[in-house]
Amino acid sequence: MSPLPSSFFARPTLQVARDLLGAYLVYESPDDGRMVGRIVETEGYRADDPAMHGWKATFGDDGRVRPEGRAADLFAAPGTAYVYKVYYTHWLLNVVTEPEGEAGAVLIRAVEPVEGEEAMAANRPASVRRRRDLTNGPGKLTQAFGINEPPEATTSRFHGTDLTAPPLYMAEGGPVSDDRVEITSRIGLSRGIDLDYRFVVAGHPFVSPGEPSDVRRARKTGG
DNA sequence: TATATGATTGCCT
DNA sequence: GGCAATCATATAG
Repeated sequence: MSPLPSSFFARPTLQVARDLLGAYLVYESPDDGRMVGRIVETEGYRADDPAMHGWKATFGDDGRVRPEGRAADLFAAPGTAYVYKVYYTHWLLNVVTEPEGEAGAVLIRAVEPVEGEEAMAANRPASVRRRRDLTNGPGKLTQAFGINEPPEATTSRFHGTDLTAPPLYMAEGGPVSDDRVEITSRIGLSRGIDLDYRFVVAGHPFVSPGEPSDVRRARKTGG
Protein backbone atom coordinates (compact mmCIF):
# COMPACT_ATOMS: atom_id res chain seq x y z
CA MET A 1 0.00 0.00 0.00
CA SER A 2 2.54 2.61 -1.12
CA PRO A 3 1.41 5.94 -2.62
CA LEU A 4 1.20 6.41 -6.38
CA PRO A 5 4.03 8.81 -7.31
CA SER A 6 3.82 12.28 -8.77
CA SER A 7 4.80 10.89 -12.19
CA PHE A 8 1.56 8.92 -12.29
CA PHE A 9 -0.42 12.15 -12.15
CA ALA A 10 1.88 14.14 -14.46
CA ARG A 11 0.16 12.64 -17.49
CA PRO A 12 -2.84 13.52 -19.67
CA THR A 13 -5.91 13.95 -17.48
CA LEU A 14 -8.05 11.34 -19.20
CA GLN A 15 -5.27 8.78 -18.97
CA VAL A 16 -4.98 9.37 -15.25
CA ALA A 17 -8.76 9.19 -14.84
CA ARG A 18 -8.90 5.86 -16.58
CA ASP A 19 -5.90 4.39 -14.76
CA LEU A 20 -7.26 5.39 -11.35
CA LEU A 21 -10.04 2.83 -11.78
CA GLY A 22 -9.15 -0.07 -9.51
CA ALA A 23 -6.66 1.99 -7.51
CA TYR A 24 -7.08 2.52 -3.78
CA LEU A 25 -7.96 5.72 -2.03
CA VAL A 26 -6.27 5.59 1.37
CA TYR A 27 -6.74 7.85 4.39
CA GLU A 28 -4.80 7.24 7.55
CA SER A 29 -7.15 9.02 9.89
CA PRO A 30 -5.74 10.06 13.26
CA ASP A 31 -9.11 9.37 14.84
CA ASP A 32 -10.70 6.55 12.86
CA GLY A 33 -7.73 4.45 11.79
CA ARG A 34 -6.96 3.53 8.21
CA MET A 35 -9.73 3.73 5.65
CA VAL A 36 -9.36 2.28 2.16
CA GLY A 37 -11.68 2.38 -0.83
CA ARG A 38 -11.34 0.97 -4.32
CA ILE A 39 -11.96 3.64 -6.95
CA VAL A 40 -14.74 2.62 -9.37
CA GLU A 41 -15.76 5.94 -10.96
CA THR A 42 -13.82 9.07 -12.02
CA GLU A 43 -14.26 12.15 -14.17
CA GLY A 44 -11.66 14.29 -15.96
CA TYR A 45 -11.68 18.10 -16.17
CA ARG A 46 -9.38 19.76 -18.68
CA ALA A 47 -8.30 23.04 -20.25
CA ASP A 48 -10.41 22.40 -23.38
CA ASP A 49 -13.45 21.96 -21.23
CA PRO A 50 -16.32 24.46 -20.68
CA ALA A 51 -17.14 22.62 -17.44
CA MET A 52 -13.75 23.49 -15.98
CA HIS A 53 -13.91 25.90 -13.05
CA GLY A 54 -13.54 29.47 -14.25
CA TRP A 55 -13.04 28.24 -17.77
CA LYS A 56 -14.10 31.39 -19.56
CA ALA A 57 -11.99 33.68 -17.42
CA THR A 58 -9.02 31.34 -17.45
CA PHE A 59 -8.93 30.42 -21.11
CA GLY A 60 -10.15 33.66 -22.67
CA ASP A 61 -11.21 34.29 -26.23
CA ASP A 62 -7.74 35.58 -27.14
CA GLY A 63 -6.25 32.22 -26.29
CA ARG A 64 -4.23 33.58 -23.40
CA VAL A 65 -4.20 31.54 -20.20
CA ARG A 66 -4.87 33.42 -16.99
CA PRO A 67 -4.53 31.26 -13.89
CA GLU A 68 -6.62 33.14 -11.36
CA GLY A 69 -9.39 32.61 -8.86
CA ARG A 70 -10.40 29.09 -8.03
CA ALA A 71 -9.02 27.73 -11.29
CA ALA A 72 -5.46 28.76 -10.43
CA ASP A 73 -5.14 25.75 -8.16
CA LEU A 74 -5.75 23.45 -11.14
CA PHE A 75 -2.31 24.45 -12.43
CA ALA A 76 -0.59 23.10 -9.32
CA ALA A 77 1.92 20.25 -9.17
CA PRO A 78 0.59 16.83 -10.24
CA GLY A 79 -0.73 14.86 -7.30
CA THR A 80 -1.95 17.94 -5.42
CA ALA A 81 -5.40 17.79 -3.81
CA TYR A 82 -8.10 20.05 -5.22
CA VAL A 83 -11.00 19.99 -2.80
CA TYR A 84 -14.02 22.27 -3.01
CA LYS A 85 -17.57 22.65 -1.82
CA VAL A 86 -20.73 22.44 -3.90
CA TYR A 87 -24.34 23.20 -2.95
CA TYR A 88 -23.17 24.67 0.33
CA THR A 89 -22.48 21.43 2.18
CA HIS A 90 -20.83 18.83 -0.03
CA TRP A 91 -17.07 18.47 -0.41
CA LEU A 92 -15.59 16.96 -3.58
CA LEU A 93 -12.12 15.45 -3.87
CA ASN A 94 -10.01 15.92 -7.00
CA VAL A 95 -6.38 15.20 -7.78
CA VAL A 96 -4.48 17.65 -9.98
CA THR A 97 -3.06 16.19 -13.20
CA GLU A 98 -0.74 17.18 -16.06
CA PRO A 99 2.75 18.65 -15.54
CA GLU A 100 2.92 21.64 -13.21
CA GLY A 101 1.74 24.77 -14.99
CA GLU A 102 -0.88 22.94 -17.04
CA ALA A 103 -4.47 22.73 -15.85
CA GLY A 104 -6.30 19.49 -15.20
CA ALA A 105 -7.89 17.40 -12.48
CA VAL A 106 -9.64 14.11 -11.86
CA LEU A 107 -12.74 13.97 -9.67
CA ILE A 108 -13.06 10.84 -7.53
CA ARG A 109 -16.77 10.03 -7.82
CA ALA A 110 -17.19 6.62 -6.18
CA VAL A 111 -15.27 3.97 -4.25
CA GLU A 112 -16.00 0.56 -2.81
CA PRO A 113 -15.13 0.19 0.89
CA VAL A 114 -12.18 -2.15 1.41
CA GLU A 115 -11.01 -1.33 4.92
CA GLY A 116 -12.45 0.72 7.78
CA GLU A 117 -16.03 0.30 6.66
CA GLU A 118 -17.39 0.67 10.18
CA ALA A 119 -15.71 4.04 10.55
CA MET A 120 -17.15 5.10 7.19
CA ALA A 121 -20.64 4.11 8.26
CA ALA A 122 -20.21 6.07 11.48
CA ASN A 123 -19.37 9.19 9.45
CA ARG A 124 -22.53 8.89 7.33
CA PRO A 125 -26.12 9.64 8.40
CA ALA A 126 -27.83 6.93 10.42
CA SER A 127 -30.54 6.84 7.74
CA VAL A 128 -28.12 5.18 5.31
CA ARG A 129 -29.16 1.54 5.09
CA ARG A 130 -27.89 0.14 1.84
CA ARG A 131 -24.19 -0.63 1.91
CA ARG A 132 -23.52 0.99 -1.44
CA ASP A 133 -24.91 4.32 -0.27
CA LEU A 134 -21.88 4.69 1.98
CA THR A 135 -19.58 5.77 -0.84
CA ASN A 136 -21.40 5.75 -4.20
CA GLY A 137 -21.09 9.48 -4.87
CA PRO A 138 -18.41 12.21 -4.74
CA GLY A 139 -19.90 13.98 -1.72
CA LYS A 140 -20.73 10.74 0.03
CA LEU A 141 -17.22 9.36 -0.09
CA THR A 142 -15.60 12.48 1.35
CA GLN A 143 -18.12 12.34 4.17
CA ALA A 144 -17.51 8.63 4.74
CA PHE A 145 -13.75 9.16 4.91
CA GLY A 146 -14.14 12.13 7.23
CA ILE A 147 -12.25 14.38 4.81
CA ASN A 148 -15.17 16.79 4.56
CA GLU A 149 -15.62 20.03 6.47
CA PRO A 150 -18.59 21.65 8.19
CA PRO A 151 -20.87 23.74 5.94
CA GLU A 152 -19.62 27.05 7.32
CA ALA A 153 -16.04 26.31 6.26
CA THR A 154 -14.94 27.96 3.03
CA THR A 155 -11.92 25.80 2.24
CA SER A 156 -10.89 22.23 3.01
CA ARG A 157 -7.90 21.45 5.19
CA PHE A 158 -6.88 18.97 2.49
CA HIS A 159 -7.04 21.46 -0.37
CA GLY A 160 -3.55 21.96 -1.78
CA THR A 161 -2.02 19.07 0.16
CA ASP A 162 0.19 16.40 -1.40
CA LEU A 163 -1.73 13.26 -2.33
CA THR A 164 1.44 11.29 -3.05
CA ALA A 165 2.21 10.90 0.67
CA PRO A 166 0.26 10.02 3.82
CA PRO A 167 -2.12 10.68 5.40
CA LEU A 168 -4.27 10.94 2.26
CA TYR A 169 -3.02 9.24 -0.88
CA MET A 170 -3.76 6.77 -3.66
CA ALA A 171 -2.21 3.36 -4.10
CA GLU A 172 -2.04 0.78 -6.81
CA GLY A 173 -4.82 -1.78 -6.73
CA GLY A 174 -6.14 -4.51 -8.99
CA PRO A 175 -6.00 -3.14 -12.55
CA VAL A 176 -9.24 -2.96 -14.52
CA SER A 177 -9.10 -4.30 -18.08
CA ASP A 178 -10.38 -2.22 -21.00
CA ASP A 179 -13.39 -4.42 -21.62
CA ARG A 180 -14.68 -3.62 -18.15
CA VAL A 181 -14.25 0.14 -18.46
CA GLU A 182 -17.25 2.16 -19.55
CA ILE A 183 -16.78 5.71 -20.86
CA THR A 184 -19.67 8.18 -20.74
CA SER A 185 -20.61 11.84 -20.48
CA ARG A 186 -20.11 13.33 -17.03
CA ILE A 187 -22.83 13.73 -14.41
CA GLY A 188 -24.59 16.85 -13.24
CA LEU A 189 -23.26 19.32 -15.82
CA SER A 190 -24.93 21.93 -18.00
CA ARG A 191 -21.77 22.67 -20.01
CA GLY A 192 -19.32 20.38 -21.67
CA ILE A 193 -21.89 17.64 -21.66
CA ASP A 194 -20.86 16.29 -25.05
CA LEU A 195 -17.41 15.38 -23.75
CA ASP A 196 -17.08 11.74 -22.68
CA TYR A 197 -14.74 12.29 -19.77
CA ARG A 198 -16.33 9.90 -17.25
CA PHE A 199 -14.81 6.48 -16.52
CA VAL A 200 -16.60 3.73 -14.61
CA VAL A 201 -16.09 0.07 -13.79
CA ALA A 202 -19.01 -1.29 -15.81
CA GLY A 203 -21.86 -2.64 -13.72
CA HIS A 204 -20.10 -2.13 -10.42
CA PRO A 205 -22.60 -1.74 -7.56
CA PHE A 206 -20.77 1.25 -6.05
CA VAL A 207 -20.97 3.41 -9.17
CA SER A 208 -22.95 6.58 -8.41
CA PRO A 209 -26.65 6.51 -9.34
CA GLY A 210 -26.56 9.76 -11.37
CA GLU A 211 -27.42 9.90 -15.04
CA PRO A 212 -24.83 11.07 -17.62
CA SER A 213 -25.57 14.65 -18.69
CA ASP A 214 -26.07 13.90 -22.38
CA VAL A 215 -28.56 11.13 -21.62
CA ARG A 216 -30.42 13.40 -19.25
CA ARG A 217 -30.63 16.15 -21.84
CA ALA A 218 -31.94 13.74 -24.46
CA ARG A 219 -34.62 12.54 -22.11
CA LYS A 220 -35.72 16.04 -21.12
CA THR A 221 -36.00 17.20 -24.72
CA GLY A 222 -38.14 14.20 -25.49
CA GLY A 223 -35.42 12.30 -27.27
C1' DT B 1 -22.00 45.96 -9.23
C1' DA B 2 -25.75 42.52 -9.91
C1' DT B 3 -27.57 38.17 -10.83
C1' DA B 4 -27.63 33.17 -11.76
C1' DT B 5 -26.32 28.75 -10.60
C1' DG B 6 -23.99 24.79 -9.04
C1' DA B 7 -18.56 18.48 -10.70
C1' DT B 8 -24.91 16.86 -4.71
C1' DT B 9 -27.50 14.83 -1.31
C1' DG B 10 -31.39 13.50 1.38
C1' DC B 11 -35.95 14.07 2.61
C1' DC B 12 -40.60 14.79 0.86
C1' DT B 13 -44.89 13.11 -1.56
C1' DG C 1 -40.10 11.26 -8.93
C1' DG C 2 -39.73 16.20 -7.08
C1' DC C 3 -37.38 19.71 -4.73
C1' DA C 4 -35.10 22.47 -1.00
C1' DA C 5 -30.82 23.65 1.20
C1' DT C 6 -27.93 28.14 1.01
C1' DC C 7 -23.83 31.08 -0.47
C1' DA C 8 -19.32 31.44 -3.02
C1' DT C 9 -18.05 31.98 -7.46
C1' DA C 10 -18.45 32.94 -12.20
C1' DT C 11 -20.28 35.55 -15.57
C1' DA C 12 -23.20 39.12 -17.38
C1' DG C 13 -24.21 43.97 -17.54
